[in-house]
Amino acid sequence: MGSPAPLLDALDTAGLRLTEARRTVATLIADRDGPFTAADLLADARGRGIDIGRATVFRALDAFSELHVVERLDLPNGDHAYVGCDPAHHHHVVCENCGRTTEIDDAGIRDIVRAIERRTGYRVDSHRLELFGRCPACAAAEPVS
Amino acid sequence: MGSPAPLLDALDTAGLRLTEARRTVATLIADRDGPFTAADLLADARGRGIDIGRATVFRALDAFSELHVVERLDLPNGDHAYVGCDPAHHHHVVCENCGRTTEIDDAGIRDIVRAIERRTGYRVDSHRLELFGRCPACAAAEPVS
DNA sequence: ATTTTTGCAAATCATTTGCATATAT
DNA sequence: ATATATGCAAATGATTTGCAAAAAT
Repeated sequence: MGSPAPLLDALDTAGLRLTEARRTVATLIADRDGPFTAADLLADARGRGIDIGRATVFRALDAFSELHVVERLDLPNGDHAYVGCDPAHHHHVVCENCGRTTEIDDAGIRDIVRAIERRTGYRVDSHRLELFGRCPACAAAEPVS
Repeated sequence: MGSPAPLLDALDTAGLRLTEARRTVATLIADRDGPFTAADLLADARGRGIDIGRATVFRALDAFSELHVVERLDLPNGDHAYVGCDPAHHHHVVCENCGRTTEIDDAGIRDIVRAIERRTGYRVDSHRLELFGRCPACAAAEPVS
């Protein structure tokens, strides 16, 4: 349902070629909602009768990741997944029940990172914050805690 | 150099058996400093002339992870690694140069998580924060940024 | 005694690679 | 034209599995 345009724009801006395969992957990603795996996209493609190479999907995912329009998540169970995302936002809350994903803004993390640098003496170049739980709908559906 | 005792205690407390293999893995972990992979431990073992099965190492690592005395990290390059850690602490700063690891306390993350819950409506059950950069020594060794 | 763990080797799974061909610029 | 990207099939590499034997309770 989403639009693949931001993904394609990112490619264009980066000087990468707008190939048919990449358009396809961008569309598949845009049509996804929660986190997905490379295998999911492959399956989606086949489901639509589109023929695309496995390696190509991985390569496209890599490209999009580097452009920060897709992020690679590590789920608590150890699985890897990707999510399409706004290049400015880098953190997500993932619903462990339905897979829904919501981007979160900096929310004060920047300050925390600074505090940690001060406290540990490390220079922090990058960080990764992932939150897992229940989205509002799923939380409501299972009253107890 | 570290002591395997906390690891073994955790097993004991959890009612898991204190086997020779698990003692070995605990010792190998205690003797490690930065993050390590399962393959590292295997190599360490062989280097000491200890014979232990690959699967056993993975199983021990799983057990320790579940007991929160070892944490599984996902490095920025996509690799997986483990680190021994205090069960109360769940975040690390990792030096991307020398591999050194430092545990960090809650540092206000709890508040941020709460703020995010309020803002998104999600109920957050768990989170993962990983920071990457340079430890003091490595940062000093490479003046530029 | 009984249950849990081990160790092996084979199986699985995701991801990557080499290379010739096709495509975007 | 020329550099880049694709697709395949094979290679890789980490992690898991089944199952009988071994060890811990």
